[in-house]
Amino acid sequence: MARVRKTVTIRDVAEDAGVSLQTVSRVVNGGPNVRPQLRDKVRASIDRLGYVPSLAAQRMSGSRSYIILAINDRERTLADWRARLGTDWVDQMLLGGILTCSQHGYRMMVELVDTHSDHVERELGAALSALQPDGVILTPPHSENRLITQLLAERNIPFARIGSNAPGPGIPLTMGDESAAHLATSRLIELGHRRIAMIAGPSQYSLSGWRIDGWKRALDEAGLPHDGLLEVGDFGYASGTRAARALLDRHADLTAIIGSSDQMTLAALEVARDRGLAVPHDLSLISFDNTPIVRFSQPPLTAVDQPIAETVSRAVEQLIARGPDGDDDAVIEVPAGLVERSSTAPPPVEAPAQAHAHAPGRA
Amino acid sequence: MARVRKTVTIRDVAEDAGVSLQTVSRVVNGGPNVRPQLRDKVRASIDRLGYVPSLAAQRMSGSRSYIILAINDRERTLADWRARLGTDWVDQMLLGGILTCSQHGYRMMVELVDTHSDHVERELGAALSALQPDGVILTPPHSENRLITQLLAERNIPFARIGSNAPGPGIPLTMGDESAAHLATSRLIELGHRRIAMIAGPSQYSLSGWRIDGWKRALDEAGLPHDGLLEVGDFGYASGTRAARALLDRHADLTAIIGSSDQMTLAALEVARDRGLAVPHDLSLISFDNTPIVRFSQPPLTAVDQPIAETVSRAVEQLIARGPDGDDDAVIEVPAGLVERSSTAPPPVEAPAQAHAHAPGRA
DNA sequence: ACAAGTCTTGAGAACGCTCTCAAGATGCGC
DNA sequence: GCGCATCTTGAGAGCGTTCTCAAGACTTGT
Repeated sequence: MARVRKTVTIRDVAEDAGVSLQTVSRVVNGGPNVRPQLRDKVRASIDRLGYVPSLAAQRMSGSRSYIILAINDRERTLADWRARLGTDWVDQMLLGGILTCSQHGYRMMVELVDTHSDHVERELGAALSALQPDGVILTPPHSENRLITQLLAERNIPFARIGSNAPGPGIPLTMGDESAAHLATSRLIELGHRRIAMIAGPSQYSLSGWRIDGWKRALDEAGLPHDGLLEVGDFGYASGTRAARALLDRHADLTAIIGSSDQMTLAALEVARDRGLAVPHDLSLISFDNTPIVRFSQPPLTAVDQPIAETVSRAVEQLIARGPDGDDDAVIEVPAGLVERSSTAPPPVEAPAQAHAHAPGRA
Repeated sequence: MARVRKTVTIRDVAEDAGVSLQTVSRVVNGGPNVRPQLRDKVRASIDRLGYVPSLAAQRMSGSRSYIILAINDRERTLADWRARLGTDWVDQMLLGGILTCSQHGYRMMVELVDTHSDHVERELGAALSALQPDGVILTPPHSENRLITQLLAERNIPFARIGSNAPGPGIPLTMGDESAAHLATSRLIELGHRRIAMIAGPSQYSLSGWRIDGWKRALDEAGLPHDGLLEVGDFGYASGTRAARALLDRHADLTAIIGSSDQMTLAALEVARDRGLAVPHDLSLISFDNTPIVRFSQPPLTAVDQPIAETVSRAVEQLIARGPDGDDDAVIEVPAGLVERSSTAPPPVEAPAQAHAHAPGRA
């Protein structure tokens, strides 16, 4: 029925140009020893016939696969995922990776793996065997998952560990969490805050610790206390609500909170609103991540801008450039910036007689 | 140096189980005629060795590629893309596609193509040759791009056209834009609104027209006017600002606006705030898309929930199920719902003497 | 002008899989 | 128990590419 369009193969080009397969292959791959005249002739044939090498065949004969694999959690339903959209790393990472891969003639594939169970090894192993990617990108918390990193190292597949600075196989990349937290805290101190709390992420993420470190360092440098000013969440909204309430209950004099994720900080914003605290006049808020949602909250949140897309982009470039070797384990740091929006201001003046510039919000 | 782990091939399994390659292949692919006893033996070997067929090799020998390709605009920088995150279709589509592909043993790849110029043909052609995908997913406005659909039809590659209901090659899927707009408008009428404006999307998107149709139909059914109540934007924030201002300038008695994208509606929200109009008490707003950002605006927006992820999911399933044939061109409609949040309310009572329930917002 | 190189080109095998086709094993009807 | 049909198994070719290696063409130095 349908006219089956025969794919143009290297053989067609060879015949058309009157040369051998090998010569065409050399031209395509920029091989070194081809007479210019012949090369042009072959190129003309390639253009005329619209030849493009088949990735599958290339892979078969031992060349690269031109595939970079990004590992992600499975066990999320569509609804789950929709709920996390715009909130999560996934999309930013995808876009950074896809764009950069595309620019280098690579493709990015996302592999969903059940990272929690010990199926990891089997599932990931299967994906690696099937796809034979030229590189793998790991994001937290997978970057520090032994099972995963060992499997990759064993198979001799180059991989990037984002959000990990431990020595060992794989290219470590970080986003300057410690300095970012230090910067955010310092900014609040500069504004006059003296009670600055933090809602941290879960401890199995190294970056949670780094952020706490930066916060503490800034506090210490200014001679400010941090006892009882730390709460731990799981990056999700509900945990942020819980943490913010606990902090506010405990410290009546709290004037600023740094949240370790946009979700948690947004939750803190909600808690503040519920308690009649105006942000930023009564309470300043700084968030971590700077995903799109914080631009549209009321007020828009000041946030540490985690350069996720850029970091993934760097990771891809590293993987492509290094190829199969790569014992260089210098940590690559893509620094985070602070985007000041409207959730930060000087703290309210302490004397109760002194009225605020405006009404304290709804009761 | 590094112990190069030899990949487990079908040959290894064959030797291990003491059978021929062909038998292993049959077991792997669920071939029909294998003695149960032998099959179990082969399966045991497969498990023991951890054999997984190489996709590249499978593809080479004429089988499927197990790849679904999603076409997207190139010509976006990382910054561009970050700005659109959480706002755009891309991520929702990606996630729906990736998840569904994964469930069926397929993979989704995103191909960035310069869809505007006439490079399309060359770029897309190259991608198709290189990847040889089993199916392609087109989103608006590519779904209606002749150059693209023709190329795909010519090559005999199954493809889905999301947001298109025109006859022709490819599986058409829509998201009930007409009824969704009708529903949204009816809801506003029900609340008592009589002046309901729409900020539509650009006309090269069929769905823009469908939404206008639904809006008009609801208005007509209620005997309400629509003259001068339509503005056209480009889905972007700036165009929403322009459109909202124009509408508000023109009609002092306007009490509701339907925006054809979250960005545009958020812009309208901002314009309302600037003019001292409280949402929803002075002005009701309904948005289209329901991307994550509208949950966190103040107030959260009532929105038509475009089931993008679900639609892409359906598209993937169709492509996988149909395989190479597919002359069934019945339009598949995944209906959109309306998520009511806090940007809709009855219109203010017309008599100027009647005070609102609260202050009219900042000047 | 001749030997010893370097460039250029091509022939053939190999990659891991599935397809086609033929041969052997097994079942059925009488 | 024999002939035929059906099941089961395997051998070999082929998919489109790159790799290895060898042969021929062209330099260069003397």
